[in-house]
Amino acid sequence: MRMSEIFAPTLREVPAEAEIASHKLMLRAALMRKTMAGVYTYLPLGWRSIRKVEQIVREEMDRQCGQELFMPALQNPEPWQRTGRYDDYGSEMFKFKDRGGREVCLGPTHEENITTHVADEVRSYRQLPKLLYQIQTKFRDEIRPRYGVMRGREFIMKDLYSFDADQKGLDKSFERMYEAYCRAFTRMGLDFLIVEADSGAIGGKVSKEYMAIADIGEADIVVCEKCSYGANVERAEITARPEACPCDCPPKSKVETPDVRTIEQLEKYLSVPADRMIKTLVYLADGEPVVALIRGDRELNELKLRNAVGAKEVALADEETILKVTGAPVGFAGPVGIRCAKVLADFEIPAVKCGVSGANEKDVHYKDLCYGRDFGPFELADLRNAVAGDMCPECSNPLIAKKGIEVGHLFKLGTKYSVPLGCTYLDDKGESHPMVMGCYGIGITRCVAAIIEQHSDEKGIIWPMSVAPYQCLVVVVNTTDERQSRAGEVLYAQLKEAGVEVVLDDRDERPGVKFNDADLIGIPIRVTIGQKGLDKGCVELKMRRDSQAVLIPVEDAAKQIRAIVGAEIEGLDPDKR
RNA sequence: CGAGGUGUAGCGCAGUUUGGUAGCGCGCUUGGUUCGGGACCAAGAGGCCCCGGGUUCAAGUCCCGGCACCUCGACCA
Repeated sequence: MRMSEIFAPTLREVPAEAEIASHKLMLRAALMRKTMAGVYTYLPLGWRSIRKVEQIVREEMDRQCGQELFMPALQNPEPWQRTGRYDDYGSEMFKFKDRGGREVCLGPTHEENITTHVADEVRSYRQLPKLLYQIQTKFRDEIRPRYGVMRGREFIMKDLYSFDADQKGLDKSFERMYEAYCRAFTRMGLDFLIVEADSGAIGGKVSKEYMAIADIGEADIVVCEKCSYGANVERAEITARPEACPCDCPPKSKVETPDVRTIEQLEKYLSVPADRMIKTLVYLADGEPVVALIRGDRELNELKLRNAVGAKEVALADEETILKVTGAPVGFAGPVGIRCAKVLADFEIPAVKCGVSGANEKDVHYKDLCYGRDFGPFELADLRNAVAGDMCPECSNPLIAKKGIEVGHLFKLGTKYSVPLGCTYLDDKGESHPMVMGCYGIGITRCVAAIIEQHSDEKGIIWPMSVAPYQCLVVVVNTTDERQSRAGEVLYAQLKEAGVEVVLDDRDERPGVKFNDADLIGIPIRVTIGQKGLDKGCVELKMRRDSQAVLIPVEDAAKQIRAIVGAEIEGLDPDKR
């Protein structure tokens, strides 16, 4: 490809809409353009990288005996209704009517579709396991699309579904995907961690997330540096059970706190640190009020609360409910004399010494509260998000906090879909059983953004060789110079002949323009052909990630470049490292 | 959906307070001079000022109503 011909409109200035590095660079380096909020057109350079990421994923799926197929984006709502997800997925699913007035929807994921087919076609344990996957466009009507392709409403995903006869089979399929994902992300050049996760709307029990480490990541995770434990903060189990306060505090007393409602205000007003406060939160769990007590400096985890009370949905209660339960306006709730059938306290609450909380009375708080003496006992549970410093549940080492971009997710689904959709098989005794399923996703377009987050500098992208849109860029410094121009054409032809993916910058532009575009687009190998080098019979070779160039003889250039490309790709290959 | 903000040339923005000929920088076109890190000179092209109503002699600017986009909160690959 020639730069004079390619459709790659790079931008000098940063588009106002972009916030994070990958979004800015994907626009500036002409990888994509926005069509609507969360919807993008991929331009030739961007599409080439996306296809390379896809291909790596495809190869790793195939290696684990995955079979590629292709499902429709346009879906029949009927199986969704049977699994109950037509409502559960809610407004995140694009739904509309066809001309005949029939409801149709766009697939945000494909468990229903694939399970329906497997149910129809697979009958015997002899046909299991089956690992079926596709790389396809997904649609999710996100509440707030953000960060370019990081959270889009239309995006490309690889989704694989495993069908096994039993739990043991599922465990094996899961292991295969675990391996495949490690290999795929390594080959793309991603620095990632594997963490325990919650399975959310997809369902199932065991779930692991692959997190590309990045400061702009939307997921908070905690990891152990001693063992390999890592978890999403909402999932991380907190094992510490601090000793109860010995109750040698002075008797509880009321203090006037006019208009002091928040933890921060209270900290200032009473000069009491937040870890001595008892935050009292009123929730509605499937419509029923529930009170949760956690330490003032902690974050309540709604997921843990939901699991602890066994509810399908929990949400902060409205003011009216709060008034009914506490007898006071918002901001003065406390555990003493609370009028609620269900009260849960975090495991840390009994240990709070001389606690402070609302008195269920406007403008009044209690101080010197002790669990057991002044309130409770209540049901104790793990209700808060993990933070740095919490103990590792595996090895009791203190955890550290990181941020990650979720690029992949593995789920053990069990029979959540096979039962309602009648996806069963006959075992060797002729007995019928539901298949045991797993599902495994990789956000392809999100991977591209994550790669750029991890591989870029102020000037632009620094593509890993395996996913770069092209492998080598030949820059002719001055195209009006016949000698340079000819040398460029010759090397360009030789590189193509050698099987290197090459771009020739043959534009009649100032050298600075070409070098800046080269840095922005980030092709890993840059060869500069200019007077300085040619006078010595050489061209300059510079890796995008390095600051220094080296001179190599013109006649060796193609061979050497070919070798570098091979070595770079091998360097990312888990088999070869 | 709640809170805040922005819509003016391909991109980045000024102009809106106080209504009166549509502006700047970059990019683009043509000619010339240049050519190792975003050149210079000259001449150009390019606007439903987000949309719809209203007020006014006159609206980018004021009023009403929409829409789109961005940022902050709950969801997710």
